[in-house]
Amino acid sequence: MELLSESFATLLKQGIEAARKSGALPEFETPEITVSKPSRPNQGDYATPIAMQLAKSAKANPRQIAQAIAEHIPPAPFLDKVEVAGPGFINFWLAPRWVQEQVETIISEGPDHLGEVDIGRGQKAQVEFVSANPTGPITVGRTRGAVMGDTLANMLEAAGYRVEREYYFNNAGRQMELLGRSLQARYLQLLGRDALVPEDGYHGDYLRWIAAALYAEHGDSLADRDWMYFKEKAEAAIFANIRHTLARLGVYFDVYFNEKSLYDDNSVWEAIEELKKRGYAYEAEGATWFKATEFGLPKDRVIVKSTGEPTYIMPDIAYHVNKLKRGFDLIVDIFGADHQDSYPNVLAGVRALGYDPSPIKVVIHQFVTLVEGGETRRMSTRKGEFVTLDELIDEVGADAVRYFVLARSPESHMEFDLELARKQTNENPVYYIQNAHVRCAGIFRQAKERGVTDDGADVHLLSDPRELALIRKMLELPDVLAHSVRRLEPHHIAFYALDLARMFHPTYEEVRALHSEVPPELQKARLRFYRAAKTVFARLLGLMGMSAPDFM
RNA sequence: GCGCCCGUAGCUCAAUUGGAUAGAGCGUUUGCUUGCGGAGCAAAAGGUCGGGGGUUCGAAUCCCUCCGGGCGCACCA
Repeated sequence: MELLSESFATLLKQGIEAARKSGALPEFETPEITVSKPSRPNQGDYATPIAMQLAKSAKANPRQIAQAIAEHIPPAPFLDKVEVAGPGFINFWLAPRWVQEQVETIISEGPDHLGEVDIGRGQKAQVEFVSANPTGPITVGRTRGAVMGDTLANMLEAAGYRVEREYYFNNAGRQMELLGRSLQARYLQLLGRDALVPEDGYHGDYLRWIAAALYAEHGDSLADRDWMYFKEKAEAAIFANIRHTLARLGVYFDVYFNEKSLYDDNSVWEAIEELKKRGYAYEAEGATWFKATEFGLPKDRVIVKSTGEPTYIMPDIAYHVNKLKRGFDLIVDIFGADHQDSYPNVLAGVRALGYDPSPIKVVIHQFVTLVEGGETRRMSTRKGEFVTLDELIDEVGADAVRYFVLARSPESHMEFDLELARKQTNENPVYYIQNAHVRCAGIFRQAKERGVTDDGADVHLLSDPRELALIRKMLELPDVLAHSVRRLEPHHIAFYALDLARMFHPTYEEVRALHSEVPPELQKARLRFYRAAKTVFARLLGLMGMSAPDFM
């Protein structure tokens, strides 16, 4: 498919150049040309405000500039007409014949590759997300990062990047010791011993299950094992659980990166030494500090505690240097709002070490609130409340979890409506979109029974305005992908899919393919059209990591 | 107190990052349809874009200020 906004931008560049050569326009600096979809149908299929932006530097009135450009736009197969409107907008209309023919393009690209755009040009990209330490089951708080990260990775792949999905974790340190001691206590309790879970340890039921499993397998033979043993057992069981939960959402990783390896290969200490050598670290109050203020940040940070241990920020810096050294052209970090203050320090640290942090892009998302029947459900550990992602999936299903979380811009403080997510009606956008795919599949089941096929269909027979409008909407897919990838905002595709479904269902109701009054040739053409629609819905659902059912 | 994010229709949210008359769904109201490709179709009402000021051809979007909410502000990760 064609990236239409870019095709129009190219046309405009050529138009401006031609207008200059002919003397219709003076010389001036050309800004970046933006082409967008106007909100009203009488304003064309695509439009640009470029003439207004040029008005100052070209020292002319925007309508005259627009007129001059419009007259010099070269012809193109997809272009029907050009018009100057309003204060100086240039509006474009797509050629109907070309639009009809795109049905074939869509079908030939197929549901796995449709709409691919080559923005990445084969560059290496990494998306790091979830990255929860193995101290307990994944909570709903991580849902957003999991879905956003995975979908963004899908979209980057569609945009021509070679993508790696990475999970960063730490299985060392005080929290993990507490975890080990907590499990040890649960195990000893099963033996009837008088053991207590540490006050600041982990009190969740999941450690009881793990302890019970250990007891079932080993009886009381582990009574003399130390906390390290239990830590390893807890970690293994919890990680298995986390992977299982994420797999239910269709989320998988290529690399699990252990923070500990940054100590093993000494890169944390090397980074600290390097900061000192470069004059960005100093000793004070018994600790070592990083001069974050030199990089415009509000205050300096401790990087080595008075106990001699590095703080968490140091391995984070070393980790990002490690990522840069691995040669990624684009490094995406997906963080929750609780990290919004720490990442600038990490980026400053990377810069202080002499690396260019510009490939690193940080996406911060706000938190999710679960809402049921107008009431907020608190995410406490109290019995009967949702806390884990597993429970949320049990409750509403993986597709609904993915769609609901995806259908919000990252910066919104989203509310997850459990009641709506459970509904199996068109009120629920998940079913509304999937139902579009189901209905397309249904048409082909029906066609098969009647012995009708779309072989040799002539798409030029498609003339219903609703059909043509829907095809034009389908043609936006590459632009939606490009826009989402450039801004690292996966939510646009969720809204696009819903918009498309809203156009689809009325068309499906009104524009019948297999009705007895529809001439056979037109039946073929319409079947072809519905095949294209099915392809687009399958592609969108696939990018969002959702299933594309044939039945519901 | 300081920093980051948010505030758009009754509710949940968009708005291609400074463009044309701010858009959807749900809910409400009104018709149609409910004999066949399950959960349908059409229309209407609903807005001081939190308040105020500024920047310019043009602001929901940028700047200042006030109000309200979220998250952070550790020698915890």
